[in-house]
Amino acid sequence: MAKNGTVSASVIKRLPRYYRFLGELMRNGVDRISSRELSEMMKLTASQIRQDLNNFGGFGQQGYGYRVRELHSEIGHILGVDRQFKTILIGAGNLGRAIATHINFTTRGCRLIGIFDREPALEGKQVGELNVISTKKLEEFCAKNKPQLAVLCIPKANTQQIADRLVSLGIKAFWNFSHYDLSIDYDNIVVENVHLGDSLLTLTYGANEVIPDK
Amino acid sequence: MAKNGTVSASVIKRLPRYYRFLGELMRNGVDRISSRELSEMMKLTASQIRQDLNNFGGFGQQGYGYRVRELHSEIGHILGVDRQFKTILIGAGNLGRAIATHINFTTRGCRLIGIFDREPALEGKQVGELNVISTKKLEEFCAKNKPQLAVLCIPKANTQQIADRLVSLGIKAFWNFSHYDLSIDYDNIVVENVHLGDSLLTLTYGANEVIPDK
DNA sequence: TCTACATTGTCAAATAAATAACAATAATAT
DNA sequence: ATATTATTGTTATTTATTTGACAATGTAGA
Repeated sequence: MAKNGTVSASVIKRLPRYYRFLGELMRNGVDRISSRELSEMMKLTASQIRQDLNNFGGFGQQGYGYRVRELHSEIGHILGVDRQFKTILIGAGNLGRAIATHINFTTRGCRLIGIFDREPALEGKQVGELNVISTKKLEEFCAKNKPQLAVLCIPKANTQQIADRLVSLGIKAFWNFSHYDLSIDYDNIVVENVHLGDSLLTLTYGANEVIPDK
Repeated sequence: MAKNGTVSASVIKRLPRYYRFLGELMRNGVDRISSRELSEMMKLTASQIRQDLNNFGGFGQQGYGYRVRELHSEIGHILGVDRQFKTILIGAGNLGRAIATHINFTTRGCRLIGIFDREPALEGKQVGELNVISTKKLEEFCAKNKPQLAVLCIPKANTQQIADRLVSLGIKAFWNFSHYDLSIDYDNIVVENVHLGDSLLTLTYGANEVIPDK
């Protein structure tokens, strides 16, 4: 779909936000929008919006703007929301259970089909609409259900090991919440590291700047 | 501490990661490290590391490298980990409870001193070492305890309203997990938006690239 | 139908970020 | 002591990203 083949990461990181704002506009019954209007809502420049979108094709019309519904759908397609990747979650602790129940996977191109934990006490426990399965059964489960994406909510010590095991079981994409920089040396595997601790520290830096030390 | 006064956001975003790697080295008993060695561990260039650090001062020694313990401590100080900002969390749902129990606030310059929810059924319920308080008591609590930082784990519809209210109660920094782009029009207030949904969509984009559509 | 206007897509310019290069300098070995 | 090596801090260069400008083009009103 992209004109040349590679679109810079800076652009990709902005796509979900465009998608979100367009969805909101759609729900509010807005039919069309210009790059200028959208730029004011999103607090960025109209030029950037037009240039970002034109990485993927000319979705607008001169003198008119963009059709909200159409643009939303195009960006959704670019992001892959219609793929419904089969997804498993490893680690049913506090964070894992919260992610499983709090995130709407379906609207983001993913379908959560299994939750795993190595702790026997958690086995069978219900989390959302699923029941926790022992990590011992990962091989069996993956052979049967062929999940493609894994969410990691496990302690850092186990992360690389579990990730390597999951790669061998066919997982191609990782959403990693563990306190560890997952690096995958295989090709064609993608990783999105979410470092909540780093995010908090960034805020602490900001707070340290604006709040005078007494 | 910064040489001129403003350090670019790109640099700031990398500081927590430096801090994390240096902490790990320290715990492993490593005394000194060169920018080249660190760059290999962190998968970035030695040049970038030196340039990043020199925004804040010359922490290294020519022909020797950096003293791990000293550099860790310097970066920690820059980030503000020794400030211990008083922090409250709003929204004791799945995500709020997970954040409260899963994140080590103390090691990141924050001290969680209150958890709030508007739902009467949750009032008094224990989360970690704290008990949930009704949001009706926010004014009283803030007047007494003077929190400076707030974590928002609430539905998007309420976010702007609660944030405005908290600003009027003296909150200076927000860690926002709600599905809403919090924008604060007051000066000297900092916001760190964590959009887990956007993060997942970014991964979906990556997965869509590497996993062939059947 | 014609005219005035709005707005895109794209090219050019400006700004920001990352990388490379290297002189200065301290550590270490001889 | 002296020479050699390692490594920083910093300046220069390159690359990437953002912003600005404007011709091309379609819309909408008279």
